[in-house]
Amino acid sequence: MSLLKEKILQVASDLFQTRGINSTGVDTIVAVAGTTKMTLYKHFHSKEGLIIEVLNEHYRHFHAWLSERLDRKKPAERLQKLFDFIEEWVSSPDFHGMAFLKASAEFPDASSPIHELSNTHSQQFRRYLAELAADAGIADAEGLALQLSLLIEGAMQAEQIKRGSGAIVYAKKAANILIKSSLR
Amino acid sequence: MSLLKEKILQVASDLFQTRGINSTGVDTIVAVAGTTKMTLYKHFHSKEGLIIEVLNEHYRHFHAWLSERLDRKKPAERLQKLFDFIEEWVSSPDFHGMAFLKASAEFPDASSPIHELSNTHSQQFRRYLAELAADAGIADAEGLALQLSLLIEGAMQAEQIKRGSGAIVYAKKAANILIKSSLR
DNA sequence: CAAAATATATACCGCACAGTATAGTCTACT
DNA sequence: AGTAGACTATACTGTGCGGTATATATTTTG
Repeated sequence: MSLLKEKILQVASDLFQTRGINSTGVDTIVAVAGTTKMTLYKHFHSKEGLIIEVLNEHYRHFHAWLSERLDRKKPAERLQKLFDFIEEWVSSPDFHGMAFLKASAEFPDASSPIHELSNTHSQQFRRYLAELAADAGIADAEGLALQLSLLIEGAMQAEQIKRGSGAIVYAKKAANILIKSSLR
Repeated sequence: MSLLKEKILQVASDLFQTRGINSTGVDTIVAVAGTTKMTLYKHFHSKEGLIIEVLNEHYRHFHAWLSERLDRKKPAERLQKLFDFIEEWVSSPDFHGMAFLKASAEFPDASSPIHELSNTHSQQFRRYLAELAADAGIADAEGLALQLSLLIEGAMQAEQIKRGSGAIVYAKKAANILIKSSLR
């Protein structure tokens, strides 16, 4: 991947997170990235295409970051450690909300490619949680995964509305109760 | 309140929910409402002022709808019935996500008046849940309220990304476990 | 009836938007 | 040396945006 393309992706990701997607024009993106619109449109066929690549990159990065850490734990412990890493993720000063959650709010039309991609990422995350739950020996892995995803996405939303809300700590406590309840 | 002002508020609320706030122009609003921009700007000093009134109206309506139903129940039962009404609320065909959650995604800057209002509504909702929990005799009412708010807001988000996701059913089950665990 | 408030119609301003056209520059490889 | 590919500079198109100016019509109220 071209250096400039990576730079554009990274700048666009930053601006989308801090100013919103619809509120960020391509002129701003190329100005901050130190390039021109001609170059941007050689790498991306449209702004929508750029948004989709940014969202994919964001989710890929999140999933790689998380699974890399959890893979080092024993399968039975992964569900327990999950919320520690989520807490670490949302506590980063660079955290400005989960990209696919915010994108679905900015593109509410269900037939929009961007909204569809949000749904895809949401399902991928849930499926990953279900794998973790299954590895931990949970019978209703899908059910618990859905409940944990509600807690995590709710906490991410809360932290996006107000930094330092402390929502993750309570989400973790709730998750532990739900996990314990699923085990017996 | 003027009939036309109410009409503008209702039309703007609809369009904001279905197309997004930033993607909805004032020209569209007045065209659908069957009036003109001059009239709109007599009732609202700016688009931002209109957005704020729409958000306030939306939260006011939600809270009135919910508390009206819960007030008819005995205090000790209210927490149990809460998720039944939330389920009814999000299952309405008119449901397109919780307004203050989506607004915070479209206006990510924490110093934006709209983002601040989102935070206010989020706190108001949490405080209301804490009252319900206290009425039900929960010791750590604030803690449980925060956890329940994560489940509810997570489920609303899930239902906004994909209608008919069934997230609320699982949120309800999780809530019952958390409530039971808080009581003992 | 007269005055005052309220709503309309229409045209306009300046700006930002996504996207394109044209022409020129730089670098790298053969 | 020469050519191809990547990048830049700049100007442009057309559309939609938030918001205003002006002037007229309709309704309400004293």
